[in-house]
Amino acid sequence: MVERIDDTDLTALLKAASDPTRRAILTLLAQQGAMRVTDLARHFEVSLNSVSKHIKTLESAKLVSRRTEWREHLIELNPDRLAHIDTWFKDLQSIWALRLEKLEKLMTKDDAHD
Amino acid sequence: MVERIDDTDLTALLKAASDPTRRAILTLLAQQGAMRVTDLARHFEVSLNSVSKHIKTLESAKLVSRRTEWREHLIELNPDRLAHIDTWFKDLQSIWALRLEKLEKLMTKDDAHD
DNA sequence: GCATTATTCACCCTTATGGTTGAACGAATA
DNA sequence: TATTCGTTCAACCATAAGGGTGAATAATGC
Repeated sequence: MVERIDDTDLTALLKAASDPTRRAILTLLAQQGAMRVTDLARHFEVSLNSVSKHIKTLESAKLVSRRTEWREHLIELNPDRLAHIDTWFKDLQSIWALRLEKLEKLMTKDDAHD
Repeated sequence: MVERIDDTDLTALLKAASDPTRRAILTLLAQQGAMRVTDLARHFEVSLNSVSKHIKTLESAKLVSRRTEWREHLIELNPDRLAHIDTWFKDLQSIWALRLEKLEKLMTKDDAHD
């Protein structure tokens, strides 16, 4: 069986990022900094409740964090968390590169029987 | 409304990458190069059919491609497609960086009324 | 033609997901 | 205290998603 490590975190991260509305929220937060739920919701056609749910998803993936000031919930981006996605991507790329390297070595000695 | 460009492609890409089994398939392909559906399925506990479905998802996200030789379907990774995810991530990061830059400028002239 | 191999297709089931509406709650304010 | 504001909670609905089994298809080998 393939190494099914602790990738539940990465799964949550990618799942959260896979919804267009949620990505738009992340973009808004990146552009404007911390925003209230209501202000975020104003930018979308979906209901406030729907946006609230999306924020909860982003929150449990730790892509955003919430700072409750008085009755206002300030949502802000956790830019460092995005790097985790990048790490996965880079790991996969290096695995790929490594294989190509090995393959090349085999080619040079013309011993390439699979 | 936020710029909801043509991100259906990115959505498919991230959705495809958000499943652990599919990510494991991608890792296997990166490690071993092109593999048959059956050989891929051997690495997982889920049924062959389930793996076949996952491959179809990866295929429609263009993360893998299929080369049918005789009755065998060789699945291989499309490493360039992974770069799209990285592009999204980098874009978001630069938006973030840009905002911080602007913010810093504002701070220097102490004119920061939101 | 029949069996075998490799893979998909067609269903079915269960759970997750994204959306809605309406009630509830907590805090400020009149 | 009643009202308004900001937000979540609780149902509910429709659809998608992941998983399974069994039949179908396609190609090879006897």
